[in-house]
Amino acid sequence: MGRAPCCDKATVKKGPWSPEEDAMLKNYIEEHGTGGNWIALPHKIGLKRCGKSCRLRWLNYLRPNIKHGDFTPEEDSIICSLYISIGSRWSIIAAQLPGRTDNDVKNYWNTKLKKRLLGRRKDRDTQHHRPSTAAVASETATAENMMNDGERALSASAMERIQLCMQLQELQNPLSAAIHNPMLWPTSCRATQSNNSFNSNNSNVTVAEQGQSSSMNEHLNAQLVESTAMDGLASPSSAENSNVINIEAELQELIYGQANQVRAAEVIDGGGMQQGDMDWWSYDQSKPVNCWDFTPEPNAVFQDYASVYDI
DNA sequence: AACCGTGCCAACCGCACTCCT
DNA sequence: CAGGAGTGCGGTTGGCACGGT
Repeated sequence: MGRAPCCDKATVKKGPWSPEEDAMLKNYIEEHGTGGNWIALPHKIGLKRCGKSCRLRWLNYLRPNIKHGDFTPEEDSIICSLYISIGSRWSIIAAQLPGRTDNDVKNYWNTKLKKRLLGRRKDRDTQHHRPSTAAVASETATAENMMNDGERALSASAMERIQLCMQLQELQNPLSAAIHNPMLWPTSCRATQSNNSFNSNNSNVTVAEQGQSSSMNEHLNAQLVESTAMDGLASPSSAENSNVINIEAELQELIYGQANQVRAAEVIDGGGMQQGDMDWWSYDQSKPVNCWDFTPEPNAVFQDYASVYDI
């Protein structure tokens, strides 16, 4: 037995909003507010619209300070970074982009960013230009045996590795794994965390939660090692670091067309943070644009995210 | 000029969650 | 505690615009 519909679908109007409807809704909300009840709102105004439709129209279009139009490179970076960290939680991602709505971000990802990613991957594969690391080469060689020419190697692509990471996150804990596991953060955040200690800045994180996250990290990393080993990747001894770092480097190349394997190799070999860690999403290596730097606090993004979920 | 394919985005749908009684 | 009502969210769809043939 399904739940009752929120409104009478036979009487409500659907489809695009007219300027008159927009004006009625905007004027009423600006004057009276939503009243905490979207279902009743259209009846009060005299709109033949579903309450949910009114809410959506207000949030996505009529609300003040809504920003439409092209996304900036900084916004691109934030979207990509957060997508890697937390997946398709568009409302959370949009919350980090002032004036942007979840619908906007979602559409932008689906129509532009994702294609840019896959497009570059395809272009690069067509040119037989492959990452130089042995791990990725080994991985793609395995995958290519199973793929046709057009879609080849996608199972081994950064996209799917991201998916793997996210699936593992969700297995463990859909929210806190991404927050507490620095392995899943952009390197710039890991650098920030190492300096500022994300957990220590967040008084809401309990000792029990920290302990949980620690064991969770071990379990998650173990699964990463196991999964990468099954997938024919590099040896487990380096998988924990190199896997994530390679994803980052590959994504940068995929999105912006700038290979960064040298830096990844340096980090792997050196085993520590390098200067390049701070700009893995930047457009121009000579003019780094760190996606986390434009916020007043470098880790404010995750603090905001944590606060939303009362972590 | 007409048709077709593609991209884009606003809006819808339905599920899951929260709140309230 | 249970159940209903309202809300939030992410996935999907419909339709318009535009470019190519």
